Amino acid sequence: MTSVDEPARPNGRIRDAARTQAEILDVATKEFARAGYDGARVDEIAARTRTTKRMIYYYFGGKEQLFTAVLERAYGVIREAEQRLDVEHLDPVAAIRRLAELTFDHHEQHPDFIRLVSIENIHGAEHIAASERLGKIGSPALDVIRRILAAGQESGLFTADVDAVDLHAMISSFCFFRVANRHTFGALFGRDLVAPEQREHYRTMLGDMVIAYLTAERAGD
Amino acid sequence: MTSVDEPARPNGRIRDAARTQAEILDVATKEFARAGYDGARVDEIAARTRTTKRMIYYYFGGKEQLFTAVLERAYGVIREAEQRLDVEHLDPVAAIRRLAELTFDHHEQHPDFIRLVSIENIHGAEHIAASERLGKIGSPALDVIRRILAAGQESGLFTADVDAVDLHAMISSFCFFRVANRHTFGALFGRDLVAPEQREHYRTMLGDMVIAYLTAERAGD
DNA sequence: TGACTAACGTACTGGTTCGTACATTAACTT
DNA sequence: AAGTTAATGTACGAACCAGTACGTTAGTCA
Repeated sequence: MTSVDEPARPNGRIRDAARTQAEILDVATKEFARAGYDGARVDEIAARTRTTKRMIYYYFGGKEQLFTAVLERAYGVIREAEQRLDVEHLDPVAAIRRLAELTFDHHEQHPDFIRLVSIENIHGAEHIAASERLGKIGSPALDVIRRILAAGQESGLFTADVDAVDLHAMISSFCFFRVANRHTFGALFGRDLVAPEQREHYRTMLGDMVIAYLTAERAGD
Repeated sequence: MTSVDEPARPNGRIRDAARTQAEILDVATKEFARAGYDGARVDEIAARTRTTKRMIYYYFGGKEQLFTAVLERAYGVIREAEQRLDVEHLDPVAAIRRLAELTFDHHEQHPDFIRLVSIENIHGAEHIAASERLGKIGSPALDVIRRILAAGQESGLFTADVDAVDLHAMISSFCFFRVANRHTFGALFGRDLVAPEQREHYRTMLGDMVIAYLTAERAGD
């Protein structure tokens, strides 16, 4: 999330457009993730930066565009992470398991991103739709999955036709739910899905689930 | 969701506390689900009822308590549905599959409930925590799962120790994600997870996934 | 039938919050 | 060194919105 904290130049009053914008985005990300779109306060964001509210409107235009910019950067981070994916040297089963684990780790490490996605869904993904950058962002992970799946099916390890997008949805579901719904789930079932001591358990469970699905004898085939 | 639409008494001006309260809850559910907690407008809720804002404060106390009441009723509905669960006459494999399908159906049929849960999670489940009714609501479905799991394990159909809460999380994850994140997922991957023509596909996929997980030979056992 | 109370309506307020008009200064260009 | 523009700060306004003070009517019961 390209955090901004240069060692504080001698006199903090130096002008630096890029730094100011990045700092606004950092703070805005936290504020939107904390309180949702309507709950977030532009004044609060401004107060937590070294600049003023005026700058938010100067650089981003308004609250709505600021939120869009926050989303664009957040999605950019995961796309970068997906581009660093390096699992194709493994055999298909190990590769998918590793991919699931990396997805699991990424979700756990970026709860703010999860919250932003939840918030964006509450608003019907209207900001993504309005964003040119996000419209055709594509997913590097999807290509990776596609290739592993093809290899696994060719070698006979994986049973029949499983779609890459569907598998991605399956893996993401569990990772997302675990982080996004941990509060209500914890309150209702008395179990903290993100408790550190349960981490390995759920990480393994996800891998087992996905591999079991991919390698099971399907009735209809 | 116990909708209120009595055949409109002769003169609509008749006093009926229960009806007024139910109507407020109906409208509030939609408004909160539409716009989130902070995005929801008390004036808007009032305008869409046959009563006034005064009544919302008269009966519920405030916006916060109204949202809590909305959650309480929404969770009550799913608890009722879970109590009507009737799958234990089936063999364990069929019972779990049926349970997954019913969960799938219920999520699809109650998108507003899904949105409310998302919203409540954004706010750290603070309303559930503050609610006496919701604190110890329990889940009838959990008991059902527990019994099916025990039967399946005893008969050797299911491999070793799978926890009921974990299985519930696994099933819910997929159902929840599909509905809750359909907007961002659709925008980013160009696939509508809730498109009617894909419904059977995903319903089957969920069942296959859960059964595959439960019946797979686990490496470590 | 009169009194009492639960149920309801109107009109308003005080604070909040997004957004902007106006003023200013740092840095770069020539 | 002067001019130009990008970058920044201050102060304010107008709309919005949760919540309430005050007044009224319907139904109930003695």
